[in-house]
Amino acid sequence: MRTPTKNLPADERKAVTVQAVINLAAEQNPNDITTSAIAKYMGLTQGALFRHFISKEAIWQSVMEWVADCLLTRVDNAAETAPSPLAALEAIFMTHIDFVSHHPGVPRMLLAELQRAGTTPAKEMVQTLLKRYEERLCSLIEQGKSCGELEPTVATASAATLFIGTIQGLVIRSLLTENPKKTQSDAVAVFAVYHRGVRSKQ
Amino acid sequence: MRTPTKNLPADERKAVTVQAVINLAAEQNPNDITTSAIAKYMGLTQGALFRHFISKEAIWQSVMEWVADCLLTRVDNAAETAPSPLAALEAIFMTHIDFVSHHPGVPRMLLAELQRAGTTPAKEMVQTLLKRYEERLCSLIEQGKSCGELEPTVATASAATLFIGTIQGLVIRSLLTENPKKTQSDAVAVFAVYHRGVRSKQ
DNA sequence: GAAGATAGTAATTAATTACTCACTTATTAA
DNA sequence: TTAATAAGTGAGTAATTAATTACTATCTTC
Repeated sequence: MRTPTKNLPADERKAVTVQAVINLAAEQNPNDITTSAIAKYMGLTQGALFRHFISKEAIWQSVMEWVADCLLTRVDNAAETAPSPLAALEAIFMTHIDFVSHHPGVPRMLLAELQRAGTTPAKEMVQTLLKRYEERLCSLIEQGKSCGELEPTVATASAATLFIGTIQGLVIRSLLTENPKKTQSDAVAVFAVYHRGVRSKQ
Repeated sequence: MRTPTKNLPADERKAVTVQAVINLAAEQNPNDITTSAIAKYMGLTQGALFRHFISKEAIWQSVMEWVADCLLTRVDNAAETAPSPLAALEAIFMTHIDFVSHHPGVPRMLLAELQRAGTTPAKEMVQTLLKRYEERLCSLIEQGKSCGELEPTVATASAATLFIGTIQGLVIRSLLTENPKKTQSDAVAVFAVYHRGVRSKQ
């Protein structure tokens, strides 16, 4: 539909497919995205998809790989350019919100995947993503404690959980409002409260 | 399966059905719960369900009504018995975590419903629930500010969003770990950080 | 420009699913 | 006891969906 280009090389077709799924997920329940819908969105027949992916599950796995790569790269970039651990946390927070604001389908895909029973390759990918994300957060929080920016009595793991939860809360809210601008201004105010919760007393 | 009782009066059959769905949702993707699975769980044939519910959507709506009633009642009870606004917030937090720990299917149903495209009766029910929940929180936060327990410069709406987000974060985490005990001990520590974020300086 | 490889088509298939309905069984009230 | 109402059965249906496959079109490279 959106990209009428045909006869794409396999790599590009895979990449286009991943984006198609994410775009579709922005507007409908990820569980209801059919292979026909994906193909139609790309201007292909349904069968063509299975030239590039062995199964629907394989498509989902590719989507999650893209999300994990993309998000962790952004997180690392944001952390690197920040002048202090606390500034890094804020930068990560904002870049995360920015990312999901521009790709509303992403959190929807993640949530849908986490709801799956048992373990799928895609779900394992999400779990790995969350684990790595948390590791980075914990590391920054420890650094912040060391340099006196963060309150040392605050439990590191809890602060990390709250950080992620704070984002989740904003995401869930955006599932309802579907207003990216509003979500981003909310984000600033909500992070301020989180900030108060973890910073050292001065 | 679990409740072999047959020929239940309509009201009871409806109530049992709602619980069946919530129990099933604890162990599988709510989107994948079929009417056959529900009937099998209750020891009925699939067709029997449609004696009591006009459609599957009507079942989901009933589930959400039960959840909304149950949760808001608990929230109100928790708030009433607490000696102060801040204590009320903590009591609500804990009763909420307790509730979803005992009914792991509930947050899964809620999340699944929020992901739906467009508006369904069940989704509207969830939105109403969240709105009412938030109203109660905002009211308590304002009261807390008035009595000097909470920091007056903290934005009320943001504090409420963070409160709900904090719970969401714990819930998402429990989707992965599936360990109710762990979730509840996490909850105490995470609330402590939230607490620091909103309380007045003393 | 021909040959081989790659990408896409279109029709089909088997499985699943929500829902229907004619009929049977159980419960209740007169 | 009997009649009427309510609850449940079980076989069926139409629609949807992921995956398969024989065939065709397009691109690349020697």
